[in-house]
Amino acid sequence: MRSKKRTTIYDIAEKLNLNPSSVSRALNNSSSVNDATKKLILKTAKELNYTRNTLASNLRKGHSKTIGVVVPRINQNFFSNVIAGIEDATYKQGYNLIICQSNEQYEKEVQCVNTLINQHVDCIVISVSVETTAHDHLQNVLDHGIQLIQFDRVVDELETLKVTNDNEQSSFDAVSHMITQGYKRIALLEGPQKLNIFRQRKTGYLRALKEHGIAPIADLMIENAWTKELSAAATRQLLSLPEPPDAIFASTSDFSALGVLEVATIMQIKVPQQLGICGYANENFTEITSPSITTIDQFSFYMGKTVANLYFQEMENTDTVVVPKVISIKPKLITRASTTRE
Amino acid sequence: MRSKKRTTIYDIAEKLNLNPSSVSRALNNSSSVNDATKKLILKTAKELNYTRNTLASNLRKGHSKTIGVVVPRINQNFFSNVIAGIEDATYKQGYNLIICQSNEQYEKEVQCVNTLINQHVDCIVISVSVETTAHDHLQNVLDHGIQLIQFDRVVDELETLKVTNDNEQSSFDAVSHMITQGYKRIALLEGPQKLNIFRQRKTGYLRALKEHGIAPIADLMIENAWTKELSAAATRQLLSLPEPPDAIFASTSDFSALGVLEVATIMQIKVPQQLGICGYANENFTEITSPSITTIDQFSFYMGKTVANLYFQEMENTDTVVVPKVISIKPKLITRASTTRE
DNA sequence: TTAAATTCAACAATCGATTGCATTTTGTTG
DNA sequence: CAACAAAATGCAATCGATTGTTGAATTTAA
Repeated sequence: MRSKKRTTIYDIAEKLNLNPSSVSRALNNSSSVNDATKKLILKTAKELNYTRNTLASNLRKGHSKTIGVVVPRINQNFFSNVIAGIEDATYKQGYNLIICQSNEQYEKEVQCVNTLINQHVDCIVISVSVETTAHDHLQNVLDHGIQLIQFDRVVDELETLKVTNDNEQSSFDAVSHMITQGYKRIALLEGPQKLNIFRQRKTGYLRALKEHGIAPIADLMIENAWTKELSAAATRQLLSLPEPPDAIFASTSDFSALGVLEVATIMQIKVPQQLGICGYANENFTEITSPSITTIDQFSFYMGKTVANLYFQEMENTDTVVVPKVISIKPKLITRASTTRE
Repeated sequence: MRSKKRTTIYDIAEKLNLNPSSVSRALNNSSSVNDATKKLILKTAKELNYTRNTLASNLRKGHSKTIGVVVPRINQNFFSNVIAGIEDATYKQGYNLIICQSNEQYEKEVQCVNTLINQHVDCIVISVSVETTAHDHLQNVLDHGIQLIQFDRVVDELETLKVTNDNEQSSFDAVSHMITQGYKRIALLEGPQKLNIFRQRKTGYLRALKEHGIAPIADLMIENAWTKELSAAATRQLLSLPEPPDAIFASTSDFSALGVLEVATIMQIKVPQQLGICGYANENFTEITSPSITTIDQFSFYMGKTVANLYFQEMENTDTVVVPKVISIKPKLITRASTTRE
């Protein structure tokens, strides 16, 4: 299918024997064009089925009214909620969203970012991939004078606007809660420690143990258990220990927690009596497993809105100096059956 | 933060004492520019941190290499998977995606579509909202010579490219399966009949009953039970009937099926012995409820890829005549514990 | 009635990249 | 070394909308 020629302001101008500039002004509701002509132009525009060519307009105006978003995976609950939140806020301001997914690959992330730079987006919002350690590509965004906002998984070294969860605190809360419930040997399933969020969660875990006078045990901390399968394997390993844990904090995700639960069920270990389980992210299934799983809500939709609003707020700020601003959202522990023993 | 001036081909041309056209050609790897100069230009471009202004380029070229996607909700499993699929396929072709959500509202859907038309996207991919009955806004897309692809929830009257699920067949399969399992009084939870997908699912249900010589009973078909809550209410109503159903097909979604399961659990009705339950969409939680829920997989990611590839294929087609093409994907029944009685 | 002030529309440059055509440079051949 | 072909570069128009400036027409004030 070949697209037909679209009507432009020149077409309208020609038809009405006017200058394109007047048409443009009328369309932008400028006060320096006569009301009668304005009405006529608007009417003709409608007749000719005119729509503004945003490409041309943006080129002239020097901005694109577009925000680029890079996430590891679009179809992951947390991220799709954040995106929904961003969309909700930006839409009202007439902004568009270009969405890319890095698929957790550094190479693709770099490509995505570069494409967005080419597109001359006004702002790039990113949550980095697991593989990302270098950050030249992000520096590059800054070098192009494009606003950069990091969220959730952020590169600490880079001074940009950031919206994060207070992972350490929520992790601390979760572990403290488990201790209060009488669990004594709490294991930790860790995510890749490259990512700051997983480091923070570990810190929170350790702090909680320390504050309750419990010595951390190396054998109870398993690295890189960040998928359901890896967690299931880790759980088997943990439960076959001479002194197995009486609780497992799957700090990486609810999917991990699910893996733990499944193994426990198979091994006929009673949850929460013999084993407490806590996940992370408040996926909707955590409510309906049996037993339901204690987890942590990250307020993802709200997080998206916060990101967008941070941008708009920063926009209005005419100062040339960018003050790196970090907004930390405190996640909420949701206690459910999997850690509740009376 | 104010964005600094970005380097353009003019900057490069000036620095090298060349004409911008040569720079452009070099950057596009044209064969009509000397290899030495080309190398020099590329080197300088890198030095000056140049990136092409896609706005200008697209304006000149007359297309945007952008596809607009409008879905009811981004953060719904099915849709976010479709989007992921589209992204996966379009990315490889250097296309960008602009994502909008209609929030199931007709008004917002119209707005979204108009914004995308303004943006001069090359193609609009849409799954309409529940509220959508009129389709002037979609006709408008066509009138602007923009490719339009509908998926899943499509407006039948409009002759466009379409990628759909064979809802009738999958529904037929599901109900047939339940009949085979010995269920005799199968209730149907319907979605809003405005939407063709829900009408098709009802047709499939009726056809299955008919082919097995079962007369449909009006009391067992509940309209508009398309959320978890509405389905729970409908289930209570159904189960308090003098002759209650022995199975419920929640044709709208797995969330509906979940509502059914919860009510059954509360009422201490045994699933699948006393009541069979079948959902729709293969949400990840259906696997882990107890009992696990029989459902229908829609191959959402694959559907997204199909949509994108359909566009690219159509692109190459130079014919001016658009043959309305419909690709129907056959969903797959996934039988689980909730309908399996030996 | 005339000078001053408004109002409204036209003109032309601009945003940055692309591209058909013209011109210059380089290379080849007799 | 002239003559011509080929290669490389320059020129200028174009995509469509925006906007500062200029000038004509109209209105208001004096």
